[in-house]
Amino acid sequence: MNKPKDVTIYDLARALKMSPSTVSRGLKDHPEINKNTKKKILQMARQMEYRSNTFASNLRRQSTHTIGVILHELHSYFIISVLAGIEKAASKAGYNLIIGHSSETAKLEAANADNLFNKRVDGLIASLAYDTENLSHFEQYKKKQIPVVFFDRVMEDQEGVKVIIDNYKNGYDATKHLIEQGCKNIAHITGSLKRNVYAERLRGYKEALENAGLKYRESYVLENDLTEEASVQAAHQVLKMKPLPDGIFITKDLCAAIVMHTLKDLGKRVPEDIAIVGFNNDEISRIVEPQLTTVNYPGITMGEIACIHLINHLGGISDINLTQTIIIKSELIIRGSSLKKTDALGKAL
Amino acid sequence: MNKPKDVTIYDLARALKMSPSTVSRGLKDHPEINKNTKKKILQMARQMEYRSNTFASNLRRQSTHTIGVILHELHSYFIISVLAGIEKAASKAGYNLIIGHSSETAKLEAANADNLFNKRVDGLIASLAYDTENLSHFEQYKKKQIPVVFFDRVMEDQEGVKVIIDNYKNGYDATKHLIEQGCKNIAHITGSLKRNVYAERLRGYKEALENAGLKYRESYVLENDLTEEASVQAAHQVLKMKPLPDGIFITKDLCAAIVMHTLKDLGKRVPEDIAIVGFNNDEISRIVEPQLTTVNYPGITMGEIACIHLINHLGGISDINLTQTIIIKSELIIRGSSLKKTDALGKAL
DNA sequence: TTAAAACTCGCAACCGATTGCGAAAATGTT
DNA sequence: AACATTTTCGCAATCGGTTGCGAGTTTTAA
Repeated sequence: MNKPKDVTIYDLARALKMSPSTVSRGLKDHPEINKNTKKKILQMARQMEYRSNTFASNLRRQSTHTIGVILHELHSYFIISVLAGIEKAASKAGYNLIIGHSSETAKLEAANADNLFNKRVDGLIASLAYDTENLSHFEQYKKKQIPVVFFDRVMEDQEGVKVIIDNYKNGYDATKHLIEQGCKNIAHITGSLKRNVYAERLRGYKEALENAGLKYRESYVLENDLTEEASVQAAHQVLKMKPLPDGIFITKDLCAAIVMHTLKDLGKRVPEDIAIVGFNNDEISRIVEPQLTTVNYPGITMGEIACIHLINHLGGISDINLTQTIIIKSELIIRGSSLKKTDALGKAL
Repeated sequence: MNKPKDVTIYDLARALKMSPSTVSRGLKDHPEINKNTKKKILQMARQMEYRSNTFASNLRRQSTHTIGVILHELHSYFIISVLAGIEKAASKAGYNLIIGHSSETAKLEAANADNLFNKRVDGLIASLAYDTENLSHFEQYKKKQIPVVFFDRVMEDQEGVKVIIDNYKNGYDATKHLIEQGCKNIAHITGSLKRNVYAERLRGYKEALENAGLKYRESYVLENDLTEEASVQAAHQVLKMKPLPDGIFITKDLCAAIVMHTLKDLGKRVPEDIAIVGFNNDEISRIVEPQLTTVNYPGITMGEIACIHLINHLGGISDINLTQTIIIKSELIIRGSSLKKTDALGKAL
């Protein structure tokens, strides 16, 4: 209960017979302090097991050197990669992170936004939840001029920096690939079309169909929440579609894996009867049989770039209002689940 | 750049013509303040958009009301569930969380421990990394009497509270189940035997074999880092074992899924030729074909219990030195990957 | 040798909330 | 009406670093 008291710069100052200000400057490598004095200070600090009190420092500096991160979920490989990228850039610049996740609900997202705001983060990096419809919980940040960078799940019409992939192009490419494999009736399973990522992919899907002279059917598009249950159900719905699809573009690997699994259970062959393309290049895409054709997101890069931009702005290097949207490269990875035309090699690259 | 200045209790005091101390007490429902005054204070606080400055408060109170969490990874369903449990218990008690993850390396684990220590967390919840060999980075906590609770990956011989599952029993049950399915040559693929969880499961595996009169062969036990690459390699190694195993107990679902996949690629049937039991009940166990028999860990419960114990101790309710080890219930879930003896139903429960 | 420039370092005032103690005000008791 | 209690609230010190400014010291230039 009676915790040993902490060593402060005053203790160091007393031990060194110097003033606290000199100690403070010495500890942070201030240019106005003599190298020898610095050395003495650092040594004594080590010896006395000094640790800086962040609160006193934050209080005085009115800045926390901390970046808040709000993620829409934690189960995806992609998101964890983004997080890794953010961490990399943040720790390199000496920033700390506080992570919150919304479990895909707008309510928790708002709670996290409030919480991080009260913790006085210097900036925020966020990806929107599944059902977020307005950004009012981010208003307080704007008011206090705390920069916010959105990534992946963004609101198109909102101002501020956004780091995204070209979802339109990916949707287009995925669909085009299926068409090239000979598919004539391509279904599409996707998440909430209120989210930019899904809406854009749908647009790509449509356009690819049209460009190939194929009819776009609304009944071929299933919008659900991409959970395990919804995926099983979606597979059953696909089988009821007329004409029966010979290809499906699904915007999440987990969902694609489950659909594929369910279709196989119900007697369909993948890719022979129905070809499948997923999205995200999650671990699971490499484990299912056949392996999933999917779209690879460079999560780490995305996280790094988002974080670096934020930090640059905090440091006054770049104005966050100038660069509006940053698009990260992404690509289609072709694997067995979509390859109807197996050539001599038997397998795709 | 010129951020609007924050409202402080001094501003409130001036506006209300009261003293800052009264405002401070009023805001936190101190009993010595008149109800009417409290009402006025709260109303003015809302009106002026006051938000408490955590740093000033922490600095003064010498306590952060924050719990640090160190996780060994973030990719597993189990870990995310534990985190959810911790969050639930923490937010209920008004505690905040700071999360760090070690990516399974002792080095990052130590860095996180230092970082959280410097952030002055009131307590710590941790699960050890793959290669952590000593707990010296937690020494500082003990010195300052900051309570630490370990879960899942713990060090058996260390003092302090530990929340774990009965790994011995699970290893025993998994192996016994394979034996009951008629397996005579059961291999075992597992992680670092320095980690309690893997060592205990191995002990269970051994004992189950012995109790069934089966020989324990060291050559049947593969110890690796359970990554994707190691898993593929392990599958090949299994096929070289003599006599060829007819069952494998694998301590991680992802690894089990990959091994199964690889074995099937190489012409083996699962479970007919080789039955497989995994561990963790990760999402993937339900998606692969056949579905994986696995051990279910109640992650949420584990997180909640760990957190509640820590908070109780912080509140002085329970002494953390009394209750040493808490064992959470876990269970074997039988699915297709191990069912050699399919009965009339064709499928297991 | 002397003046100017460059280094070093200390003083003291913050940052914003908390809290022990004492005083004033309100209420209760004979 | 005079005094004892209880309520209610303010004073002022405190938590531990940070930083503008000025003073003292040393080095460089003339």
